[in-house]
Amino acid sequence: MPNKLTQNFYCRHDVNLIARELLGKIIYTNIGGELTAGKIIETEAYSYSEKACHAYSHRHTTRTSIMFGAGGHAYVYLCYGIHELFNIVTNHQDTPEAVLIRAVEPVEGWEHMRKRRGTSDLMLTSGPGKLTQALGIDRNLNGINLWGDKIWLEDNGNQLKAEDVVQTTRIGVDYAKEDALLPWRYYVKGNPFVSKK
DNA sequence: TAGAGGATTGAT
DNA sequence: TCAATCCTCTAC
Repeated sequence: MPNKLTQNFYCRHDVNLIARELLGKIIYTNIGGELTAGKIIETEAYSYSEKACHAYSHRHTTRTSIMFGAGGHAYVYLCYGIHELFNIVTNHQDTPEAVLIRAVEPVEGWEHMRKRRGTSDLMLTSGPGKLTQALGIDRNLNGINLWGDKIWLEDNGNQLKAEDVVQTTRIGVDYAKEDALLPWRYYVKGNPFVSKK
């Protein structure tokens, strides 16, 4: 039986553990009456403790305020003026951490995804900006909880083997200097939807 | 209030 | 390799 993740899953302290455990989970969106779903196959962890994070050193701004709330909410922001990126806030209130969803594998609603992406390319969800477009996620959903009926996650019960998970450095965070070397990116080995550098 | 730059993507 | 594109943050 599908098992919707509850807020407890997201409110734990170890953002890297959550980023690792999110691999294999299914994201569902029901937006505009269109149901779509994708299996998470690539994530990155971000924490107030390192410079790549928008909320580094508890930097509290209008944009980062959602990260200061409790875990289990969506943090959606505009990147490069073009792409909406989807993060899952983790940990407890006033401890700003989040997991960036970088890639999913389509599970349901393939036609809706293709229509939203406006392409016949099969690689509809192989990057953080692509998957939000395919799943219909945009900044209107910033702050929404992840246990409602618009966006939610399910555990399909399949366990990912340790040897199928790759841990490596994050992409596009050179501005973070030495913190760019942290191995806080996780992906499913051999999955064709893993984003490329 | 101006200026710089970005957790990306796709075309050249 | 490079442009697109606009919002956020910082400094003045």
